[in-house]
Amino acid sequence: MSPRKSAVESAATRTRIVERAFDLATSEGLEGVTIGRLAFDLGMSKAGVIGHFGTKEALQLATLDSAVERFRRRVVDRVAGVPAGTRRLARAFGEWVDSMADAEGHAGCFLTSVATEFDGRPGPVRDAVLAALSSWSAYVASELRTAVELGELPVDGDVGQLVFELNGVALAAHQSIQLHHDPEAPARARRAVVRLLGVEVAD
Amino acid sequence: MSPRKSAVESAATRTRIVERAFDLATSEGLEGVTIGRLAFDLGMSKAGVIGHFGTKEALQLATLDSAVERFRRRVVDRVAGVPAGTRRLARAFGEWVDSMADAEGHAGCFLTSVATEFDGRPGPVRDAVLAALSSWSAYVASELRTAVELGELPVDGDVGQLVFELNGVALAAHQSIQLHHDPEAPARARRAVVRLLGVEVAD
DNA sequence: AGCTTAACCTACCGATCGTTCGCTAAATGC
DNA sequence: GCATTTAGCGAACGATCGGTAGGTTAAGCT
Repeated sequence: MSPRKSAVESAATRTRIVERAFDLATSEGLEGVTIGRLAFDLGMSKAGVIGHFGTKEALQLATLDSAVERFRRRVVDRVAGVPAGTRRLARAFGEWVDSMADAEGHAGCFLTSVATEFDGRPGPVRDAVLAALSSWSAYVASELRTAVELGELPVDGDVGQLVFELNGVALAAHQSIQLHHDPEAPARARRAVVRLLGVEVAD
Repeated sequence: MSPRKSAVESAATRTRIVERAFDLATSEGLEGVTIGRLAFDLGMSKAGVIGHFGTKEALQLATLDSAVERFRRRVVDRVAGVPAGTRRLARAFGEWVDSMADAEGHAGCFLTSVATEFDGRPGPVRDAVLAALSSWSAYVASELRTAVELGELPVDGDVGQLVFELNGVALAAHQSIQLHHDPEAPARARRAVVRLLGVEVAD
């Protein structure tokens, strides 16, 4: 039925698997993604699927990597041209929240969901999630310090506290969108970010 | 090995099952709770466990009910004596965050975790989670309106926006505690609530 | 052309999943 | 005291889990 594939097509198959796993995990959770389900959806055998990764955990880590990469491209890269500090940060959170509301490609939702799913299960997946979130927090903190240097934020402010509260806004947006399907969530999140950073956002 | 039980002891067994399921679900997720695991931990047979509920979904709903009841007792009931408005609300969020940080009985964490776990899976469990969170949001909104009437909050404020942001603070606390094990999380959450409600909390 | 590599298949493994069955025996109702 | 109810057990069910073995076939190198 299916002819053998060349090396480059093999990489394409691997990508297809990871992308399907990403979509499935967004609704079913990363642990809920099943080799058999992936195989069925992609029209291939379980062995063909798992052969690309070796173990399910490796597949989960690959899916996570893909999600982190998606997030980077969708959020961080998009605001690289915006002036550093509060403006860049406000735009970044705006992009993040927008990506959650999009039907496809809600990497923010994905990472947030997986973070909650694995927060109580030690192991490589949890470690990878932690690393990704820490990297994001470091990015936010870095921009905040730049904002302080630029005089956009008071020097006596607590950067860690702001990171905490900004993260809370994103989490609230995630829950409002995923659970309540509240169409006002992005606007609410934007308003909260504006209040925290003291900047108006011109999208 | 195990003698037969009377009707009241049967109810006690049911409670034991639900409590164990609650503990397991807090770390493994509600879907990750297994009849076999419950049976093993409680020293009984799988049939004996499932016999009290009929289906796993019914067990999940019972566990959820138990968690909601726990939350009510731990948070809402405890602040019933506090003057209504911002003071009661600040104390309520303080209790919630404290309950997350406690080793035992983190119902806040439980409901938050399950909300994320089932936000993409339609069904009775999702519906029950939604009802519980909606009930909590209604409580918060009600206290906020009382605060406006008392003159503690400006009349032109957006109650829905405040509910959104307060919820975000709790979610941030949950993630900081569960994932980062950050001991500063409760203090950060308290500070954020104070800033949102404009009240000092005297615990 | 010949050889190696590897992508993918079918078929199967042991384990575990939720659930059902028939049974025993204690508690309860009359 | 006798009949009914029911909590819980042991055993088994079909399905599915992640993973493996071995074979087939195409791609790529020499």
